[in-house]
Amino acid sequence: MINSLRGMNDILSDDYERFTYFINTATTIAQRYGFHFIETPLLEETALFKRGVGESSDIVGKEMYQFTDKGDNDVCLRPEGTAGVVRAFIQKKLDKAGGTHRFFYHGAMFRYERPQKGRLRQFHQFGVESFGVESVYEDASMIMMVHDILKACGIGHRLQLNSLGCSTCMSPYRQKLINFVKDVEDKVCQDCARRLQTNPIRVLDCKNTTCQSLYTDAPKLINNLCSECEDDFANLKTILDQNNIKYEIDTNLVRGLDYYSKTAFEFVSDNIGSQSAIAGGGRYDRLVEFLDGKATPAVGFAMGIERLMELIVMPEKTRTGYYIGAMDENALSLIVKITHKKRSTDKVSLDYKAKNLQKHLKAADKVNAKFCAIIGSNELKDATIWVKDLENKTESTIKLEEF
RNA sequence: GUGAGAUUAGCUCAGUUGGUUAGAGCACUGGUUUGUGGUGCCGGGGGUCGCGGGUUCGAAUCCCGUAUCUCACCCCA
Repeated sequence: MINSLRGMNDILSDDYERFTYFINTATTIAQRYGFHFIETPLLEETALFKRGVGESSDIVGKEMYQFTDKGDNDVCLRPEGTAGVVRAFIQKKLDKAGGTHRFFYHGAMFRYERPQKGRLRQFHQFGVESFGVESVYEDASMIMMVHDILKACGIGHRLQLNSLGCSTCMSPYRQKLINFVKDVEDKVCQDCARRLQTNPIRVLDCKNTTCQSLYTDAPKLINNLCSECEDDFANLKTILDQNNIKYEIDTNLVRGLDYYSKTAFEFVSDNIGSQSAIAGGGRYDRLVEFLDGKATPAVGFAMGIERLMELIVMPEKTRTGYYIGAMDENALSLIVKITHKKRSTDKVSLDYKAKNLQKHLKAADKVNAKFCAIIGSNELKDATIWVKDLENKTESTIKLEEF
């Protein structure tokens, strides 16, 4: 027997219902915010992610499905969605066109990780990207959208917020931090020693408890923002307060993708185990330029659909459509014909065998039909059909042409 | 990538110190109450016990390997 590859799941039945329910809900809300759907390829040039997401990130550094195709191109399955959307944005010359462009997408992402609950090798994200808006109101609007989507799905959560600063405040801060960590360099973990060379900011994110205690007094980026970033962050908090969106400031929140600047946020759930991040995003004003486009401010987020599926509160199922059956073999060809006609407007389940009424009612109940319509020998004689409303328990026999 | 624990019917799980034809509930399916369901009664099908080796007269049970899942680390959605 051939099984699916490790960390790659099939989505069907109840899971599929949850999956599509989430996508439909999120799509509706994204459209209300003025976003348009974009589909980008699953396969892209490796350079896109190396340059876009950053080689120092784990995602690009060690988790990509990378290979050489038959045309000798260095390609990989996308590990995240933003880089591809930005590539498309630049390729369609929307950076030069100016104005604002807002997109949402959903689809499979691939990361070669060790699977566990809430962590798959092929997983699905729903994400949005907004280009051309510098205002922090757009950042707030992103957070509100995530908030709305989670609320619509009945998902409880906590919002963690930080500001990563811009290039103006970042480089002096980076130096400050490096100096601080250098003083304790011999005590930090191996990862941190490496991070000091590659991406010093990430040491703040270290889960090692000794490292954390060493960094208690480390300079915080949030206290070293330039005046513009400081104002933006203050404004963001005010906007969220005014809209009753609760948040926690997490000064150690550093997004795993290198392209983020200024606003960074993460929505977490306490109910799905250690893989607790259900949505994450922030501003990435420099990415378009990194990928050879015209400098364009941008902000976005992504949500992990599989993780959300565990938390979604599905609406109660209601009875819909018809179940049609025959109690007389001579009525079989007739019910096939009626079913075909009825299916132009309604969902219809059909039983191909003649059975007694009890069997049909049971079957109709099982497929959750609202109406059970039956033709037996009596109905066949009079050209009528017996219809029972399974919800209200009312029944009547009507003429076939009125059905 | 590191550590630990699981894997028996479609699902959830029993299986007693290794010992005859491996069980239950639910699900599926058939009959029945002679045309009224979601909550009757009686029956039936379905498992080479994850896979591959080994120990043994004999392995679901003990040992080794392997795959997958789960949990934690790590990382992140």
